[in-house]
Amino acid sequence: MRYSRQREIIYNILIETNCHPTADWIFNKAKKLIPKISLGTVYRNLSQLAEDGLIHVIQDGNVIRYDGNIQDHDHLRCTECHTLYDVENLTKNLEKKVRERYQFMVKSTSLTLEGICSKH
Amino acid sequence: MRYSRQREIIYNILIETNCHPTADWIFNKAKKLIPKISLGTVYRNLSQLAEDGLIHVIQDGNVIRYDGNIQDHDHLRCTECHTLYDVENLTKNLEKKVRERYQFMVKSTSLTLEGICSKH
DNA sequence: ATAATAATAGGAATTATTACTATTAGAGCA
DNA sequence: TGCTCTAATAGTAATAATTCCTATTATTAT
Repeated sequence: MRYSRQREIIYNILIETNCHPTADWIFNKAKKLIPKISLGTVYRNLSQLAEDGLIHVIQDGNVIRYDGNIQDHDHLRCTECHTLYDVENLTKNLEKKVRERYQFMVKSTSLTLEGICSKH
Repeated sequence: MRYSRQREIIYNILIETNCHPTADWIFNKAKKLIPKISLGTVYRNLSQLAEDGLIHVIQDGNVIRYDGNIQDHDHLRCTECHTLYDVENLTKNLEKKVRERYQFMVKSTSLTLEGICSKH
């Protein structure tokens, strides 16, 4: 993977925000720095960065979001206000249990629990 | 919610299969029984059934699948063969922990862990 | 049977994502 | 510093998934 200014900017946008943006949000942000950047470039680079483990992909309902924080942590999604909260890694024991019981190697430790947050 | 033959057939298709079909798969299956059924009808009814808790919605990568089994259970998704395995409910302790620590009421107990299954 | 209206069929519109291709720009080397 | 190779890009078209719209149909209560 050869360096590109576009990829660097996409990556920086992602690690500098604590919201969990969609590809389109990142695209609009990137356009302010590279006005001619194309949406395909954003998608391609997000896929590459995710494949290399530099960022995470998270499911938010039926929306795909990206996360520049690759420290072990999980997410709580409030179905009322659609906020996505970062929480500590809740899955340490799960991984062990799943590995022993189902011979399944958990690769992605990031989980999203749906429910209702304290504000609702 | 008033009875409709379409909804009944969609629901029956879902509880009679143990694969975790997409809306389109259900649509094609339903067409054999109601040739003129429309895709919009399938989507509308799946949403209604899910809202009423009669079926579950599961995320499989960036694909949405439906599950007629509403007994507590979770899923393992193999990123190699894309099989979605049913496993026991792994989240009992998580729910309690999350409720106490974050004042978050977990509503959906169905989780999908990504990784590699014993065949790969 | 009739009336009221929820649900449908069919198709258009929208949204998210991927694919295609000519052009541009990193990176190694002369 | 300039040249060459080719990965990456811009711009656009294509595809896929889902939602929206509206005239018609079908269910339910009376």
